[in-house]
Parts: sequence; C-alpha cells; structure tokens
Amino acid sequence: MIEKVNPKVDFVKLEHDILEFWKKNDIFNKRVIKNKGKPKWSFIDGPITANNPMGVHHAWGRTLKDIYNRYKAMTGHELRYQNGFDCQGLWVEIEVEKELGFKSKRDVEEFGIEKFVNLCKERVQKYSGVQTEQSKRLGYWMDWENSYFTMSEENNYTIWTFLKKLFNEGKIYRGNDVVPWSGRSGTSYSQMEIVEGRKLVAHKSVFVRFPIKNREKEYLLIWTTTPWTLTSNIAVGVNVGLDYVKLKAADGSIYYFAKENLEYQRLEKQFKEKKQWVDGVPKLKTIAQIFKEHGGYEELGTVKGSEMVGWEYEGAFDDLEAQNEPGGFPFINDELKEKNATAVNQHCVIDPGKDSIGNDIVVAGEGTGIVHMAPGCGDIDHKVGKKLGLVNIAPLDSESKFIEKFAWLEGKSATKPETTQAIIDDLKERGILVYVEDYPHIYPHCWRSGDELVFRLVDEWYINMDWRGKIKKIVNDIEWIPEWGQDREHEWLDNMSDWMISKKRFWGLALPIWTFEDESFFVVGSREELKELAVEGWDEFEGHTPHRPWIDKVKIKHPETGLIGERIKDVGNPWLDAGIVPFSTLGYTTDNDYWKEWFPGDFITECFPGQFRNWFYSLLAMSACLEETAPFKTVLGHALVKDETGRDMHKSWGNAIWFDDAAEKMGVDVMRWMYASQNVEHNLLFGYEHADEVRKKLIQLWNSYSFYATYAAVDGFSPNKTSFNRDDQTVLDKWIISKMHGMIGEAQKAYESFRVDKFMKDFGKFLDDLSNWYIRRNRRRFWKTEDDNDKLTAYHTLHEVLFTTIRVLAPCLPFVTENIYQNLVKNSVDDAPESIHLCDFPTVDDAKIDHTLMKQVDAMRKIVELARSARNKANLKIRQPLAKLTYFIDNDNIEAFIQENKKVILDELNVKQMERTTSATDLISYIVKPNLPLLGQKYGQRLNDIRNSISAMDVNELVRSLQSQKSIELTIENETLILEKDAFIVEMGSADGYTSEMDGGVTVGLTTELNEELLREGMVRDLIRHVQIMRKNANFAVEDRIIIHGLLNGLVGDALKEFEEFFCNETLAVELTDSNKKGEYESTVNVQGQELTISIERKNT
RNA sequence: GGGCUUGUAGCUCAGUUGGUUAGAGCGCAUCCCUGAUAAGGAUGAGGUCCGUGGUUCGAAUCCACGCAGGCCCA
Repeated sequence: MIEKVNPKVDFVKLEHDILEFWKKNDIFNKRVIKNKGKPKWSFIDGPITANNPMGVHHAWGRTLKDIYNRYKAMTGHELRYQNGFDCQGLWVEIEVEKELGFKSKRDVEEFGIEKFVNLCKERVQKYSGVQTEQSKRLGYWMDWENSYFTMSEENNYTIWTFLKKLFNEGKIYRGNDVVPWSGRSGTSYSQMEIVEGRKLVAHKSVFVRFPIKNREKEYLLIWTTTPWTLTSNIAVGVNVGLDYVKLKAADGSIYYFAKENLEYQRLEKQFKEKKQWVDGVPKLKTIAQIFKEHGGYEELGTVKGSEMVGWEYEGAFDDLEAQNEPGGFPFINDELKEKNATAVNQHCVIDPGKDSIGNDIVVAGEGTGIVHMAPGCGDIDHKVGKKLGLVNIAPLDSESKFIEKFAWLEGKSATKPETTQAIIDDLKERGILVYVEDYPHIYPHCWRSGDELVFRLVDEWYINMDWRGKIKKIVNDIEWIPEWGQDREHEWLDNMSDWMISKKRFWGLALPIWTFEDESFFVVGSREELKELAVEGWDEFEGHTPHRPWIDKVKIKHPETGLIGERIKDVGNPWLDAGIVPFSTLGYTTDNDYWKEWFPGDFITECFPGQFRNWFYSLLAMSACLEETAPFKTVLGHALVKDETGRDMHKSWGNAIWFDDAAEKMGVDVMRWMYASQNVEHNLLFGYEHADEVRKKLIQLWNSYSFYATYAAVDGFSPNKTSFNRDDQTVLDKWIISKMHGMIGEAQKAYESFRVDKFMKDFGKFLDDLSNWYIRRNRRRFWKTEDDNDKLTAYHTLHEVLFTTIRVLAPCLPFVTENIYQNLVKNSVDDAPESIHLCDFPTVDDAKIDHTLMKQVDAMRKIVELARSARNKANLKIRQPLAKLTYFIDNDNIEAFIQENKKVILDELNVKQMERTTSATDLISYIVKPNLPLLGQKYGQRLNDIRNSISAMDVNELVRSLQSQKSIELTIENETLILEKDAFIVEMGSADGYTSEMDGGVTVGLTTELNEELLREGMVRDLIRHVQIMRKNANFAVEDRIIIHGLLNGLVGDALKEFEEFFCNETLAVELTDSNKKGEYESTVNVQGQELTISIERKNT
C-alpha cells in the first residue's frame, strides 16, 4: 500500500536513507548482473588525483559521468564502471614534503627515498579512500572495489611498452636544454606545466654598462630583470636594422642603446590602468630621465645596429673562474674547448636574428635594444648560442644555488632577494651599475610550491614528436562536444614542441631508460625483458613495485654492446600515467581479447581547460603510437566551477565550498540538478542561492508526488489491483500523456547526445504543465467521495505520468526518484523491480502524442490566462463570480474543442456563462501588416512607400477587401501595384477600453457588472476559504467531516442560507448550525465588511 | 604580440535562414489563489542588444575597425 507523504521533505535525510537502502540490498550489483551480456558501452574514466578530498568542481564531472552511465544502464548496456585514481607525480610529493616540513629535495634524500615513496603511496591510499566515500555520497555508481590506480604495476609496465615502441622507432632522445626549473622542488618543468604557475611580481631590474674594448669611456647600456644571469653572460645582441643613439652623460661617459628607447615610456599602459601592475611600485622612468637625474646628457649621433656587430666588450663578471673556462662551464663543449673559447673571449656584439616564427629577437621598447645573452640561463639565449657556437655557462645547481667557480656567489640561492641585492651592491661598487628599479612583470613560478623558477641547463629526456601527423589524423575520428574542442586540439598539436618526459624526482613512473658509459642508452619494454637483461640488483628489486628506489638497484647488460648500465634517476611525466589508461586498464598487454572487447572507449568526459595539452593529448599520442586509432569515440568537455559571483574559489578568500558541506547542506540531488542543467560550455556559478532556486523545482516535483500519495493512500488506490479503460480518459488525461511522451523524446535526444543540460531546461516546462495545470485542474477528481470510474482513471493517469517522469529523471536525480519509486511503485505494484535503478528507461509512444489536442489545450489555457489577466486589471478576484465571458477565436476546430470543454474554463475563471463572438465586436480590432520577407525581396527599396500606404488605409475596409478579393491594388506615385493576398498578414488585436487581452488569435472579454446574487455567492466563497484555513489551523485531516456553528445573520447569513449545500460540500460539513456554540476551533473572520464568529468541530470525535 | 571566443534586463542566460513591438528564469514591486499551502498564479517596472562605421528596403543577427572580458599560444 502506498503511504501518505510528508510534504515537508528533508532531502538530505532522504538521501542517507537511500544510500543505506542501496547498500543493504546490493542494488548496484543487481543492475550489473541484469545487464551482463547486453551490448557494451565503454566508459573510460579520467583518473582523479588522489591527493586531497574531492571538491565541488570534481563533483560536476563525476555527476556527468554518473548520469550517462546510469542512462546507458537503463537503456540496456553492459558497463565496466571502473573508476580511476591518479597516484604518481610531484603533487603528491609536495603534500608529503609539507607534512614532513621538508624544504628541499635534499631533505628527501636524507630522509630516505624508500621511506618517502612509501609515504606517498600511503597518502594516495588514504585520499583514494576519502574520495571513494565522497563519491558514494554523491550517488556516483561505480565498481568501487575495482578502481584502477595509476601507480599499479600494470599501468607502469604498459607505459614501458609504449616507450619501448618509440625507442625502437628512434623517437626517444636525451636533450641538453635550458628548462624552467624549481629549486624548491628540485625539478624541471615541462612546457605543459609552466603555464599553470605564471604570476605577476616586481623584480629588481638593473641597467648596467659594459665597457667597449679599445674605446675610451664608451659603454654598451644593458638592461635585465635577472641580475644573477650577468655572471653567465657570453654576448650581447642588437637588432641590425635599428638606430642606436650615442649619448654623452654628464661625467663624459658615452653610452650606446636603441634611439627609440631614450624617451620610451616603459609599461605606461600598465601603470596608468593599474593592470598587471604591482601595488606600490612607482612609475618607471624613461632612460632620458635617468640620465637627466645624473646631471644631464648630450646626443652625439646615431649608429646602425649592423655597424655595432663585432664590437668586443668587457663583461660584468669577467674575473669569475667560470667566465674563463675553455668550452664553457660546467657543461663543456669539446669542440669549443679545442678552440680555447671562453666566455670572456667570446664577449662581443652579435646579431641573434629571428626566432622560429620570424620575429626579431631583439626589439626596441622595454629594454635598451641591446640584449644580454646567457645561453646557460635562458631558452632563446640557448638557441642563439647553439646557432652561433657560443659556450654555455650554467651557474646553478638543482636547488638554484650557485655552483663552484663563481667565487663569493657559490652556495647562494639565485632566487633569494638577498642574493640579488648582494649582486647589485657588488655591481655598484665596481662602477658597472647605472640604475636600479622595481619592474613588474609576469614571471613563471612553480605551480605547486609557488617557488620562483629559474632557467637552467640540464639533461632531460624527450620524445621526438615529429609524428604529430599520426595524432592529428585520429583527432578527426572523434566527436568533440562542444565541437570547437577539435580545433583546439589541432591547434595544440600544431604548436607543441617535443615532449619532455623526465623529471628529476622520486615518486613516479620509473622511466625504463638505462645509460651506458659509451653515452648510449637502452629502453626496456617490460618486466620480463628487464629480468632477462638484469645482471645485478634483481634480487633487491624483486617483490617491489617498479618504483624508485628499488628499481634503481637493477643494472643491465646492453644486448648488443654488452656494456653494463644503470637506470637514469628520473621519473616520468604523470600524463603518461593517465594517457595509457585505455590500454593498461583493459589488459592490452595481459588479456588482449578483453582489451579488444572494450577498446576504444565510447565516451570520456573531463573539465576542458588544460586537458587539450594534458590528458587528451597523452591519450591521443599514446593511442596513435600503439594502434593508430582513436582511444575514445566521444569526448564531452565541461567548463570550470566558480563561486556565485563568478570568482575562483579559494581557501584563503573564504569563498570555497567544500564538497562535504555542500552535500549535507544542499543535498546532492540539488547539486546534481545544478550540474545536470548547466550548459557545459559555460562556467558554473556554484553557491547556496543557486541551490535554493534549484530546490524549489525539486519541491515542485515532490509536491506533485505528495499530492498523489496523499489521496492514493486515503483511497487505498493501487494501480494493478484495479484496471481502467483508456477510452475513459478525459481530454486533459490524454493531454498530459501526450506531453509526457514528448518529454520522454526530448530526454532521450538529450541523453543520447550527452547534452542533458538541454533537457533539464525543458523539463521545467513539463513539470509546470503537470503541476500547475494537470494536477490543479484535476484535484476534484481525487478528493471527491464517490469511487467511480473517473476517479480511477485519474489515479491511473497520474500514476503513469509520475512513474514515467521519475524514470526519466533517475539518472540525474537518483535519490529522490528512488524514494518516490519505493512508495509510488514498489509499495503498490506487484512484481515491480526492487529499485528504480533496475527499471528500463521509458520509451516514446508516438501514437499517444496528439499534436491537435495539445494545440487545443494550449488555446484553452490561453483563454484562461487572458481572462485572469483581465480580471487582474479590473481588480476582480477569482472568488467573485462573474456573469459572462466573451471570447473571440479565429480557428473553428479549436472553437469546437473550447465549447466541449467549456466547463473547465467556467470553473477555472468562476464565470457563469461564456460565448464566442464573431469578428464584428468591440472586443477586437484588426491589425494588417505587410509581409516583409515577401515584399522586401520583390520590391526592395520601394518597401517603405508600400508600408506607408498600407498603414494609411482603413483597416476594416482592407480586411473586407482581403476577405472578398484575391488581390489588392495599391497606387504609389501614379503607379499601380497589385499585391496578392499573401502580401498581407492580418492579426487580431484587442480593442481599447475593454477588459480584454490579445495574443495569438485569441481574445477575451469579461462582463464586469455584478448583481446581488453574484455578490452573495462571492461572500459564500470567501467564507469557504476562511473555513478551509481554520481546518488547516485546527490540524484536521483533509478527509475529516465537520460540524460548523455560527450566527447566520446579516447579508452573509442570507448568502450562506441560500448556498448552504454548496458551502457544506466544499467544506466537508455535515451540519451547519445557526448558533454560537463552541466547537474544537473558533475564529472570527471578516467577510466583505461583516464580522462573523465561526466554530468548527469534527464529527465522531 | 598572434589565434579563438564572448559582450543582450539588477543577476544567470535564450534569441531560428537578417523581418515589424528583443524574450525566459531568478530578484524587485503590486495583486490574486488557498483540499499541493514553508507551495502556486497574474500583472508591472526594468534594455544605448559593448561602441563606431559599412552591407541591406530592413541588422541584436552579416562585414570591418575599436573597446572590454575569457581561453589558448608566444
């Protein structure tokens, strides 16, 4: 038996009950078993970083994953339900370091790599557990016992397979490159990661002077924001096309720099608009101003940059040992060493030329037009140095501290302000410094530790990506939602450089690269191969996961040269870990048949920003390499979660909302409704106010259900204990069923195209049809006393609609639909599945969609709406009956329907009579408009004249002509045009001065005169309302019969006596006594100016 | 600096192949309803459709330039 429902629902408690129900009855596994052997639908989960509790932004993606999984399950597909955790990488190390209070990589080494790596593993275990519980709370149905971890042996060894293939194709190489480096984390950064950590900061920038050799008191003026790199200066670059000014300062020194820069207002716009400007930093001076403050200057003329090339100069730190090392330091270039090239003897003005996209490397503007070049400290500098055969000086160690041969600087950290200050002081003392200032600019920082990055020359390992065409080919086989994703991915593939896969850290994929004393290297492709080649350390390794430090013990013998080699100490890029998932988790190397069954994935979904160069990239690259086919068929991308005002959520700003808080305060169905209805292309503004709006809709759904439950419980209605005949359905029954099938169709379309947000938007309209029209219009059928056929039909219809609706919504709102299902269906239908999530998704029955009927009902609702609005304007409340409604409608088919259902309208509007009027009435007037698209094309420029002359014509006459003739003649400037009928659009408008409204061919008018009888009925209706409120306040049940006492005098008394039967029926009164007897509940009310004391009591109490 | 993208009511967003008076939800104000009631309904106020120019009989819509934001790449 269905039970009564409390309309004051506690959704959060309800959700916890449902979680308990699913767990206790193992509903998830029952769904899995039910779908075994059905067509496969392969969802591949992008692993979530198991490093912290999950946030509300993760919950969006996870909700989308769950929605489409559940939909596919309800439509009969076998799913794998495998969740993934991303485990390896710097982000985990950083958190563990924080817990241990470590400051550098050295701390880790002292602590012990083994202990450290084990702590990383533990952290991942801990947070994967936390995230699992949170995901369950969200209602995310996954096979939680079977989640994959990217740190698993299978995952790591499958990456080895991939790298081995590339090695065999000659695509793996060791590069010697200048890379962004974090001294704090002790590691380099890939092109992908550096983007994340850019920050606006003010650095001390310096103007320094390099004395030109063989020219008395002449200097090159140089500017840099990184004074520490001056220690490693090799050359300076000019733009050969620019003019350089020769300027004499007050002390007689002569300076050279780009002429344009003399008066150039550096960062003027940033300062004025305070955009990308650091607070408190003063405005930058022009170079002219700097010299004026030093006593003035004199321009002696200009030289071309091209004339300066070849000038030799003295650097700022030529006394350092490093500056005098032949071949550079500490990476020695043997060829240059033989030529005895040192930094000092290479110091000269060079032409660095253009960069890879053809722009000049040296330009006028921010600096001095003479650029200091340190090929061991900068990316572009390095490229130029390579091209021109310059030595490299790489001054920093892995902690960004100066190495030996840098004299007093040795051991000092390059990024520390003290070091910068010491260098500036030194430059000043030695007369090299011209000027110091604070300079705001965007500078790369470590995206995890916040540490300033430096550029450092190191050995790294790369994948040569010259096979990007292979990847680009499969990009087009994928359906991208939104579709611009495809272009975005192509753009990345076109612009990306080689993939740096190494990282000098501890916790991550052990890159399977072994190096040998002859500078060769070898990539091992599997555990078996390693075992075969191992000559030392296997025993220590065996029994451990393929991670540092255990793997480092294994030495191998090169299969060809026979040399013994060691593994490089680097770990791998974490995107390799995530990209291999479509292979590793499906058993590519271990159970190829299974892999073939589930590969490629049908669907993946992730947050878009970043993934084009991260996960999507690694997925595509790895699959293109291994199989030359797309690893998934469809990708759905969604935007970011922001706070309610559109700002980023930040712990420190106090605007972050934690998942657990949101779940317990909003309820996860509300959250899921928000996520499901959000346009995936736009950022989601997440917050409690937004949640309240959504909850209102959920309550509307709940109210529809609780209405049904209340009366079905009273009547003991059960859908399969009674039967009904569809022929007995009223037009409104058929109408809501018709709407319902339309709604199912919309839902299917949206789910199938992975755009459930489009459906959730439309669903609101259906819910409104159901609740504000169907249920409201049909209430009396449920609460009337007779258990007749009509009542039964109403119950069956509403049951069908509710049951269908919750099944359609079940993938989005799994909790509330389950709760409703348990009572609505499980409690009253024999043999119903145990859970809504074991039901099938509803199907559309086109035969039940009746477009004519929907149009007719829409017209009827329109009349009611218009009449209501008319009442509103005339200030006539609905309780006051009116004598007559007049309406105009131009469609006879709809008119017939209106007449058949006139009772509905009369009742809805509380009007005694209604009548259609013909067009000749005060109610309406005509509006005749030219058909612009048609006339515009035909007459072009003369359209304006035509419009003017049409509007000048008498409207009624025109309409009459149009009704009787095929065409209209129009004379414009002595020329006669013949306009066919279809050149006009005739519309009906409401006439002025009448209580009427016009819209879409329907016009209504209400008679506003009232007679005594109508007024008396109005009074009775007022009184009925008061009694109903009293019943409510007295906490009577809706079905309680009552006795009413009251002194029935005055006008109200007369009215009440006249309408006694009606009054008693409406209030469920069995008796009305003309007395002041006290009942259970008493109240004094005011009915149209007359005070009346009424008392009510229940019969049989 | 280059590419892509967005700019519509107080807020969040629709707006079809160019068509006459630009819409919805929320919020606000006023009113109505009362057997779903901590719900529901109606009405109203509120717009330089980012700006300028162009194409066109006609531009929120198409084009160019500019401004502002977002994303991506340097």
